[in-house]
Amino acid sequence: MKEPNHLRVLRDLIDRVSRLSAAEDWNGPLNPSQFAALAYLARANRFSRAPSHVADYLATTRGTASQTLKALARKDFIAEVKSETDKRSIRYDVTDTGKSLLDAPSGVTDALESLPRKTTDAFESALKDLIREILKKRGGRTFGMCQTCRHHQQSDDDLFCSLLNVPLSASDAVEICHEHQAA
Amino acid sequence: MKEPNHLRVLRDLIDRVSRLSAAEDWNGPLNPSQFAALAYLARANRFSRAPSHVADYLATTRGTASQTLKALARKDFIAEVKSETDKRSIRYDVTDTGKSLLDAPSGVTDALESLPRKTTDAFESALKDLIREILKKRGGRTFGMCQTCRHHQQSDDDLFCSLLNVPLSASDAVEICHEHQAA
DNA sequence: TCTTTTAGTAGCGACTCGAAACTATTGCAA
DNA sequence: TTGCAATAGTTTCGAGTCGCTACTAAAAGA
Repeated sequence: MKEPNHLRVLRDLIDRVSRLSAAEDWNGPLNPSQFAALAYLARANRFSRAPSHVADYLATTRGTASQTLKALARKDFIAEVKSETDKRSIRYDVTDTGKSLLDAPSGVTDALESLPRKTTDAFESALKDLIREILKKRGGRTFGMCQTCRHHQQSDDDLFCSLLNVPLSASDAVEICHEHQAA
Repeated sequence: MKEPNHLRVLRDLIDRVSRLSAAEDWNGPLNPSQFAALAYLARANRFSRAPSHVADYLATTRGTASQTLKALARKDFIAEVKSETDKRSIRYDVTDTGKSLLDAPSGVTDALESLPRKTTDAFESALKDLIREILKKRGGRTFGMCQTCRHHQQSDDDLFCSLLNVPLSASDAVEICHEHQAA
């Protein structure tokens, strides 16, 4: 008997937080799924904003992600951009209207704000550790920033991705990338 | 401009963990909602296992909770117990079959297991802090254990709840109570 | 006693989600 | 080069969740 109690309680707490969060007033016209997709797109770099990437990040299917993104596009919170190199693929950019939704405080961020910085820092690092472990076990992608990626190269002031063979802007490099692999 | 970035990232991480968790193989025949309800019932004392308590804990409505519980009862993971004192109310007890489902390891507990105890402890305390803040803002109940409740009284070896005016067993006192109020 | 409140349920509609089928495009290989 | 397989995205369908409203029964209060 391995004393699973502590871990079970922890799992329940995680679940409860997400339920409380979902029960909060939604951010205006968005439901939790749409909000999560929008928040991801806002933090993802230009190589990582296709439906399949969203599906991968949110641990859902391409079909479901497609529906969610279409709904967001219909409301003009994101804009569809067709790829020129690969005519199958599509990228979604967050519009200014979409960005403004993300700025609005939510019940969760309000609550987080009243916690000491020490707690939120520990919280963040624990969450990242847990996510890494889960992804390791299910073989998912890590979705990190270029800075910590093994394909990231820097010479002088020029940034470069050796996997996609493209130069990166400074803003590219601090966004989430689908191809990320820890160094 | 208050630097909301840190908190937004944190909110996204919380959301992502719960999505990854929901995408894991469900625990056998249960979907996430049913599993959450079952897990709550297993940790709640006998005064806190009614549909309305479940609804309150999971931040949903009585109607939705009622459906979820009926589904669990249909599969014999919980058993309905009618109250004798109040003929309107019902209590659900977790059956042995139900308990065995909770013992099965999940993707999340597996991942948690490979984290150091220090991390999981910090995690747990951060989650509790956050939940307390959210509940404070929305005026919800805290659902704590009798040990930390202002209505809990102890004389010699006898435990007593001064709100419900009933004696408590040792196991009652370490379970979650709907009436909990911090001392 | 009459009214109000509370506990639980049922039915409805909106919506999410996953699975599977489908189209279009690309890549690979004989 | 031609043909097959893999990939990107979408669509459709069915199961299920969820909130809302209306409802019944029981309890509480005036």
